[in-house]
Amino acid sequence: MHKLFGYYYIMNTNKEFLSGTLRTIILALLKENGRMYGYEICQMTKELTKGEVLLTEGAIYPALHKLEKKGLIQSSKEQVNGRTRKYYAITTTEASVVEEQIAALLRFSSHLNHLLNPRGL
Amino acid sequence: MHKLFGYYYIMNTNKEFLSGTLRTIILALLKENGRMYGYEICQMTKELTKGEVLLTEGAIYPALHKLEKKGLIQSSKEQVNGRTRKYYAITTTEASVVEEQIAALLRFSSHLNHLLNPRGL
DNA sequence: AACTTATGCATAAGTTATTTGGGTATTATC
DNA sequence: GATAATACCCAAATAACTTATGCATAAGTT
Repeated sequence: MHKLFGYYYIMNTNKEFLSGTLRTIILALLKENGRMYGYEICQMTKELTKGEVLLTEGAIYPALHKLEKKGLIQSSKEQVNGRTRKYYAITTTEASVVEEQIAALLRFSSHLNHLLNPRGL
Repeated sequence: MHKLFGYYYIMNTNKEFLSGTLRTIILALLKENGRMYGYEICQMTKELTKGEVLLTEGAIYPALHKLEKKGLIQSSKEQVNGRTRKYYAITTTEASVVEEQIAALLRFSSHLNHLLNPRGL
């Protein structure tokens, strides 16, 4: 039956796992820190994971654009030290949506732990 | 600068997060249970996660085929109650590869928790 | 001065893992 | 006899990435 219904390389140590979680990581960092720009999100993720989770620029910027298009975050450009920074923050009216999204990924992560490590070693 | 470097439908509550983790979940379940068939993996995942992580058949079977092609698992067909079951088990010589894969996803999951929930609430 | 590294944004082609929607077949339940 | 459950499979379309670019400024090095 069926349906019922020279360059630098920014390599990702956890490449294949990151898929699908990137946007929620962005939202969580923005929620925690209030206001961040793309490059900063990459750096902070790298630091917080001791270099084990590395976001690529080719992934982060399109992801930010998509989140903004969806209305979950809002951007504002700023000149800092002669360079342009595009800061993002969570749209206040969407805060609850964002929180639910983060909570859902935490639940998923919990299930993952249970599936991978059933005896909780 | 730059990079250096009438059928049923099995819907997934955690759709977007599952991406990239499916194959490792399969390996973990096989490691834990020794020998399983595709449908069984779907059911067990559903039970272990209280219906919150639901694998689709369209995803699980191609994933199993891919893992077998890679040599990480091996299959054997059996007739049970007039129906064909295709059992899979981890290739003994690849057990260490599988374990490292599982360990890597557990590390990633740990980083995820830290990123999403920095204060460990 | 010239070069490299770091900071910062962006886009596009190609790859890959999914979803979505089919298809087939047997057994059990109503 | 219809529906639900068990069991496998495939293919088109989509989505999320990687990889590879491009542009621009500032700071540090040689």
